[in-house]
Amino acid sequence: MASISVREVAAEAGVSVGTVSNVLNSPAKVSAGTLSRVQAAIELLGFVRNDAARQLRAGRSRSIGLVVLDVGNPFFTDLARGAEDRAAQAGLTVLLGNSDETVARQSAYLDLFEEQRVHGVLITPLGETGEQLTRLRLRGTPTVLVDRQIEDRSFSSVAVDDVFGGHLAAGHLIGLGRTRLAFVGGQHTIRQVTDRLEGARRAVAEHPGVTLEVVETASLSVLEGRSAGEAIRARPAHERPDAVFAANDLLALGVLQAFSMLGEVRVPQDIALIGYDDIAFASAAVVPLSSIRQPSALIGSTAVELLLREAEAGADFVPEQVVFQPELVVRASTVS
Amino acid sequence: MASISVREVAAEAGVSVGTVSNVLNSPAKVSAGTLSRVQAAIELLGFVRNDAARQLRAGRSRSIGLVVLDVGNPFFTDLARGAEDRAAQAGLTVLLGNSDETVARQSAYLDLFEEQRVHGVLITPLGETGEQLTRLRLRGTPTVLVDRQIEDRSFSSVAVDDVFGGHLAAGHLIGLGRTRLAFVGGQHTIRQVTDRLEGARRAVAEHPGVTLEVVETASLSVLEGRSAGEAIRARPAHERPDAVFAANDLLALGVLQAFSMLGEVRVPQDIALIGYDDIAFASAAVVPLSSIRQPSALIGSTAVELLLREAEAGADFVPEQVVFQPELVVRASTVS
DNA sequence: GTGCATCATTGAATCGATTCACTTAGCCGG
DNA sequence: CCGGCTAAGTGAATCGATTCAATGATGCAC
Repeated sequence: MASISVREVAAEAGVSVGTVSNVLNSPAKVSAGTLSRVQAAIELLGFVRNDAARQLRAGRSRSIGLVVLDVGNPFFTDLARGAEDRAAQAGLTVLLGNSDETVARQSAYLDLFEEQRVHGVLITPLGETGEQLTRLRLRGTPTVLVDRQIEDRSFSSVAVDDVFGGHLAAGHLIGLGRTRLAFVGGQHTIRQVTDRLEGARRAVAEHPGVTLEVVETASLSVLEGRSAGEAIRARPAHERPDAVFAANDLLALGVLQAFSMLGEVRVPQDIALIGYDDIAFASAAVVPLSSIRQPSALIGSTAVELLLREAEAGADFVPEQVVFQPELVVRASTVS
Repeated sequence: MASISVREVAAEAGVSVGTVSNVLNSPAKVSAGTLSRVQAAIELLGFVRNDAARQLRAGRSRSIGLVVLDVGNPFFTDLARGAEDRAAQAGLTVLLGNSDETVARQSAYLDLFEEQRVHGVLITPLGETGEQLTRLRLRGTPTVLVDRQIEDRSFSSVAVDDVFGGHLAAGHLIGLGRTRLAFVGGQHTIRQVTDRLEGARRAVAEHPGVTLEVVETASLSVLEGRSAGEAIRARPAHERPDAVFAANDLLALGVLQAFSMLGEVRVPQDIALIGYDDIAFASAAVVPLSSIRQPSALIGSTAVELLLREAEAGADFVPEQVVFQPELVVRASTVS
């Protein structure tokens, strides 16, 4: 089955390849008769444009690369959807990559995207990846950091004030009269985690007599949350914290599963619990989960917006930082 | 910023472009000295392979297209992950497309993938899309149907026996002594929905005196489930069903939210509830949800497996149908 | 009828990596 | 010392869509 190119279409329609190309890209330049003859030929032969050839000529692909920490987390799929919708308006596609909270995978995706000559890269960066990202941008790929406040102002970024969010969560727990807080979360290479913890630390510091312990987890998944919850449940009752702030909702749901499984720990009576992200499943949990809400889809669409602006501006572009404020959502897991 | 191609690298290293290509693709053919000289030049100039040029020459891309009904549904992200892992082993990437239960979007993704000359397409098809898929395959793109049993045996497919699953769910409810069943689900263009309903119908038919009503929804989301649940709750108590089978877990969680919000309907005492897919959040629900489990990741990896086989076999390939059996997972939403 | 502008169309050159028929160098056995 | 062999490297041709300077055709004004 010989593949069909513009050449075959041109021959069939009795025109030149240039005209076929015009039919595809600027039909206005072509006379009505020729247009329909060429379209008929395309239909007849089943011609399908070869995107590789197109991109080669154009020098850039019509896609945006998006690297997130975990596609299993609804927060990121919501964010991705926001990005997709905005990208679609500009005629662009979003390629979704999952770093799985792993530097190696993140790096592999960045390499892949660069080989594809993507229009730009949106990334929820892990650790201090500054170097690779800087190189990427130097070579001409616009790059926007997502869900991450960055000290280095040379990148555009869209973020939520996670320190504020952490403060909000811990402040809420303290306001309820809780004094022995635990923060469940992990991988201090993930900035979101350390910022949320930092916010909690500040809230605790403002209230003498309130303590904060940290329960480390290996990742931000339901399973890890369950382990952490089980570890807490296994302690004698008086050594348990009276409030838990989980670094995200997946962890919080895991903790909740561990607590409610044997009915030994009651939420919120024995331990109040709050998560972060306010994913759709949080409100449907065993005990509806209090959480810190972030505008996930808006973050995604804004990131694309900044990316397009950077791509347009070219050399003389000025990075922009957009910061959203999170809000507290109170449900049954903290107040009875 | 002039872009760096193999030509520049070749000049810098003092070799021919052919040799640079060999360094990239079959280093064994190149002597040690030349190898390191070329690698140094690549490093120095910051050369990055242009994937478009590569693909153009190769005629195929190194990606697989995957079109799912809803990326927001954890079942599909699990499936996608299974596919990605298997694809990575073969050096392929997975491009994830979200049809959003819409024929137009599905069609757009298929066109896009065909223009990209993907290695193959995995799809959870909507409606009777036979024609477009047949054309796609005729033009040489291997295609595997996912999560869909197909009567037409000309396609390879990986599926779960949804009729059996539906029977399992309804049978379970009937076995508990429930007699007024309701099926919540919608868009009869989605085969999974009609199959699950068909299974439920059969189970009901086997038990005289048991009735089954159908509550139509516009999609398979938590929000739609909530509306359906509210509609049921709004009825006088004696006109409500005593058991609900939701077409998937998202719907079931929505129904559960509606039921438990005012505390008017108790699950499972007043109405037993069962979902489908057994997503991770099902076990963490207000009332842990009974469900029908499908091996999501395995479905994804198997689909890639079949795809690779089809790609390898070429013209004389024989389509294969793999069918997995779902299993019943009983939790508190059906038994107290 | 000539000059000029407009519109439609042409086709060779281009993007960059890969391929493959071909050259060159080095080595070995007889 | 020669024929035959392998290993290393070469560079023009190729993939297919797009672009753009050049050509042809048509109409209009004077």
